[in-house]
Amino acid sequence: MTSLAACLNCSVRNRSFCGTLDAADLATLGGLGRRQKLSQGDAVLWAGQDADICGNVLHGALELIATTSDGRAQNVGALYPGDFIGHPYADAAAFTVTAITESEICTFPRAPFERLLARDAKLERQLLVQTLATLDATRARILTLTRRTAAEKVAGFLLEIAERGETVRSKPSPTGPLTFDLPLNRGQIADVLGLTIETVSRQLTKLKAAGIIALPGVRAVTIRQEAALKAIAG
Amino acid sequence: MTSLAACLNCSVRNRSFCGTLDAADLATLGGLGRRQKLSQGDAVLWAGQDADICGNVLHGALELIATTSDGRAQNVGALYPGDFIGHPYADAAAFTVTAITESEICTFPRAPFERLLARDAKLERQLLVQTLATLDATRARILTLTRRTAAEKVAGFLLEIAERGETVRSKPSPTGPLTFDLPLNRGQIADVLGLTIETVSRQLTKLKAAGIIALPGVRAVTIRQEAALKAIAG
DNA sequence: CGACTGCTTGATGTCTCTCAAGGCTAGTGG
DNA sequence: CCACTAGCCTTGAGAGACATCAAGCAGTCG
Repeated sequence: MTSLAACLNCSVRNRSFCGTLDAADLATLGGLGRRQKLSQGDAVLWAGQDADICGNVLHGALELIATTSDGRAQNVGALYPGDFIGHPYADAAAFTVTAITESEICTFPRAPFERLLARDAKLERQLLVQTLATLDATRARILTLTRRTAAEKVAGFLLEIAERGETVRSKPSPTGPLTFDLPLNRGQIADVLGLTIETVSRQLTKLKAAGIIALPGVRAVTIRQEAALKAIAG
Repeated sequence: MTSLAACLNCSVRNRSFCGTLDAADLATLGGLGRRQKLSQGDAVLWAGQDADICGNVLHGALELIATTSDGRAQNVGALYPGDFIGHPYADAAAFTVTAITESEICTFPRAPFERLLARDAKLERQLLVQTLATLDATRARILTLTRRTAAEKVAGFLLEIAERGETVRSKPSPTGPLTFDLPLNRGQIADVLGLTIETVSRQLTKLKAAGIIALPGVRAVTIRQEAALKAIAG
């Protein structure tokens, strides 16, 4: 159970569909919510199984995984703080949802959440608005995945993580080199970008050799020439 | 202006978000709707410009086009009968929407449509349900585009068009060979599948050589071995 | 008939995957 | 403190799939 105070102070309040609710509505929703910590690898929903919860990502990152008929698993999207988890009005989840990193989420049991949506048009409206935005973002991702080379994908990925700024280690000056940790290992990056581990590794090595980035640790990245990286990302 | 009778007899009534409305609600919505025929290449919305209309595809096919920073255009999705066009609550359209084939759509001016959504919770609910379904389908498309070979893509595309059954020419018996016309030319197919024209052509030739399909005309396709085609599609 | 458009086919190149081996790092236990 | 192991990462060689470049073919329309 999440208290009203917890909702009001929620870190994703201004990014999530619950952000525009007034205190009364928020209290109702908060009454359903349950905060839950996830370790890396923990699953929240399973493709094909009953999608019994909905929720919000508070911090960390989760991924959507589709499984092909021949058993291969493939990442089809990532969920970051403020993103909505689950599928109201659907009996079965379309994708498996797993924590990529340690994460915290706020979940609602699906049935009462649907009843609340039915009663509260404003909430449903916000969820619609957010879903439409997610749809646009997903379509934009198709552009990235189909017509970009490995170099473009990796460069774009580094910029994306850098901009999110959740794992920044140092940024000596506004124009100075930015150092941060990658929240994903090579295999996970490969999965997100639709590449193989080896190709990701080679592209990073190439960027390092060109002096555009430095790799002070396995997970750490320093962007030395942001303009060059942006040029490669396209 | 669309009459209530026209709405009740609408070919996509059971597939679109307006399908569950009762006569009264349908009359209100119909009062806003305007049927519109499109020739191939006609645009309905332009990326970055004011998204002043919403609507439904009645028949034909439209495509969503994203434009990269360097000016290349890329298909990021297709819209078929029953699919929703546009983006309520957004000022600008994220993608350009263009007719791939001759099409007919039913459009609503965005502002009054939004007011109607706000008044009619049932309508908004249906739009949310449909948008969530589209989001799932779009994510599934990511799987297709990233981890499938050209052969899998083309085979899957043929099955998809065949199942839609809009351009069926003949189907002598439930198990007999199905012949239909492709609604898209080779270039458009290539764009949708993230391939080149040549690769699409080669894959079709290969399927024909294997006896799995026949190509009685440039646009016509006969599926001779559906099971084999499904096996290739995966 | 000639030009045009869309499709097919061939030759070649390149990017990324696959397979394989080895290196680095952290943690474990002697 | 030093082997030892396991997991992750890097690097190399080779293969395969698809793109690119380049003709050539088949309808169609003036």
